[in-house]
Amino acid sequence: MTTITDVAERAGVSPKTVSRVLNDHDSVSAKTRDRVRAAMQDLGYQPSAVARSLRSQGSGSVGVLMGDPSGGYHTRVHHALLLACVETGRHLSVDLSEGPVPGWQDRVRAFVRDGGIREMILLPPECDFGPMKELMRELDVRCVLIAPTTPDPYFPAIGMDDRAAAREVVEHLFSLGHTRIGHIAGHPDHAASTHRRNGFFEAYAARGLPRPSPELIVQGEFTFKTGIDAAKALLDIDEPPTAIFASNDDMAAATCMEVQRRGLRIPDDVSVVGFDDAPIAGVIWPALTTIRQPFEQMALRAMQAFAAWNANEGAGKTNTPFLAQHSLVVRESTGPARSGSPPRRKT
Amino acid sequence: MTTITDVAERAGVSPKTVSRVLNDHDSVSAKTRDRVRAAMQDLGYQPSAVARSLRSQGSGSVGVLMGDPSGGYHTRVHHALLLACVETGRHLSVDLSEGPVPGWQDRVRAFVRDGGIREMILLPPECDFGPMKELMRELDVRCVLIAPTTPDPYFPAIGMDDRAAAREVVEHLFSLGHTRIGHIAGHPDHAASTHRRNGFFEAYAARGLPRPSPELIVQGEFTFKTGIDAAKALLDIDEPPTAIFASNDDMAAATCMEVQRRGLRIPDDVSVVGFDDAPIAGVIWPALTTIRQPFEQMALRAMQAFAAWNANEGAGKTNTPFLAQHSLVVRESTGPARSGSPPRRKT
DNA sequence: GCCACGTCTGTGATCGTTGTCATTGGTCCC
DNA sequence: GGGACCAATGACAACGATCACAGACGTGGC
Repeated sequence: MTTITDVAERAGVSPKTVSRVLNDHDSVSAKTRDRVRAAMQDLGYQPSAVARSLRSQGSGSVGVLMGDPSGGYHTRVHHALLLACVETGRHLSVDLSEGPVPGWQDRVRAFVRDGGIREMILLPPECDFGPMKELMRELDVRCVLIAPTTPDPYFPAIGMDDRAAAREVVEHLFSLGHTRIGHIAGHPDHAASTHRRNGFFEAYAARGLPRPSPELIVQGEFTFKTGIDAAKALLDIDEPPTAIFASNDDMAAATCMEVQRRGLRIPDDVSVVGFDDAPIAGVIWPALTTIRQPFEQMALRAMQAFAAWNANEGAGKTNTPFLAQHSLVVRESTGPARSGSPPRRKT
Repeated sequence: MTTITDVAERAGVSPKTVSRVLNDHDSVSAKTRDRVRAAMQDLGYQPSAVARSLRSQGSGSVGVLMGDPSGGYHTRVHHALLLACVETGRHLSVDLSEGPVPGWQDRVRAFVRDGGIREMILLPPECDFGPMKELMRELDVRCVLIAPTTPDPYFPAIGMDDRAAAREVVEHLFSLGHTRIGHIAGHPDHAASTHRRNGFFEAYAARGLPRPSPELIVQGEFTFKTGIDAAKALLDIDEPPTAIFASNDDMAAATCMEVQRRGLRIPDDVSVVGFDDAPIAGVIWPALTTIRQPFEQMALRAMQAFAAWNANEGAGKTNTPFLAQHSLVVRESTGPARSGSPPRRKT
């Protein structure tokens, strides 16, 4: 393994000068700099991150606490973070977060200490867990919150505009001639559920239409199972909707299943829209129209927030979260509204 | 931050002695050991992993290369690895593997160097990628291969007995009275597909039954979409099977969807079995009977392999892979065979 | 010609831990 | 009683980088 000393010898300078070149420090003459660069090139030198961490506290790798990965959400954020880390030359350290079990603080402390973590991504639900954020401040770890329920005075937040996205979904359905639209709301504990439901209502208001009747709004919990139940409820009402907007893709997929189980066709009889663009969305039949969550952009933005933080201490944070740009992905599960309610064929 | 020197002063010994206590080294008198332990306790001392890595090359954290996470497989292994790491007091470092793109070697090198990685988990498909394994040997990184297609002479492998599991599935269906069983095979590039198909045949042979007719074996590719097509093919043959065994849960879920779309009931008309116990299995309706992959056990075993390796140099490897214990999870998608073929109701 | 000053570079200590070797003090045996 | 030997411990350097400070050199002003 070639060290900074090897490079120094080869370039005929002191290790310190090499270090200066490495860190783009002031006052190294152009000639020396080039000579050092050439030496590094020749030897294929790469600085040791470990030694660097020891001296300057902090390894330059980003931490993430991953909880239950059963919903696709975490997985996708994780993947986006990996991509962003590659792009910005960092590394990702992952630890398990099992919620506030006894001793969680020690585990997090060890994670931060051992990994040399000075930058951390907090996902839901950790990003809304007060004691966690306190601990992070105590450890002097910089955090970026992904999709928190409430903004934080100390840490910047990154999210998406759930309300606007939901509005777009409904607009899309309006434009296809749908007027009777059902909505399957998400888990009531998630702020996103509320935002999406509000966006649903806002779209009606924006067109000057009356607020849809309560029977068209059914509570779900983001799971496939609750999606089935919600879809049943919507299809069983007297005048069933011609389109159903589920608050996430799992529930939308469940809706498709229930709709087809009744012998109805998508999108001819009922249009279905999801939210998230989860893997399942592109893979079921028919492929789901849905909102693509801008995970890549969010992850990249998080890295930028860290970089900005480093550039000018503490200037990275604003109280208004950064909203990444979503997009409506129109696939095969939405189509023109049929005239009249879909046929009812109970099972 | 309390250092080893602080502890040494407090205990009235030299840092080196504290180090000896830390590493359970020989020849420290019981009295001194206790005194040092007490001092560590009092000061809440935790050794610095970074300094340790610098001195002794290698951070004690385990690396994983994650590729495309769209199949649930990687996510679940990842989670299991996290759990196993918690249990064995390690940390997990993750990096993206994008296949053999230009420069992949440098990235892996950087990952290993910066993370102080001396132990690595290789998942499919990396675990069968020769150049990757060569690079690992060159970097002197110890690997454990998860579910490789072919064993490796240098690195131990951990997997599950796909063939036996498939046999158990078919036995289960036999015991419910099914004799005409369809099989949806997995992606032909995956060794697991072959093993599962062979297990399917073996179960017939074990009962002395004739090999099922070729029309009952349909090729899929592990995706939902191919599952739909395969299910269609099976349900469209003249005498449709009363049970369908899909090579993974996504295809099984797709099968359920197609079956129900045709107005047939599960398990009354058709039984469906999957493989993997993916999240979707417990969540769709009816819940899938499936094989639970023993991810937790595999991950734990991987850590044990590393530990054994450290204990006695090079003794950890055997050429026969360790097969973790799977289990058949019987849920609601399988039931007694109906007499005669299920009704055909085409769409 | 001398001193002050700015630019560039090197020396030595430092981060927290562990390996090498030397030291201490005691026990055993002849 | 003296040397051989062992167990227990400490002094010191090292891992690879960075930081504070000091030094070298050239330049300009008086």
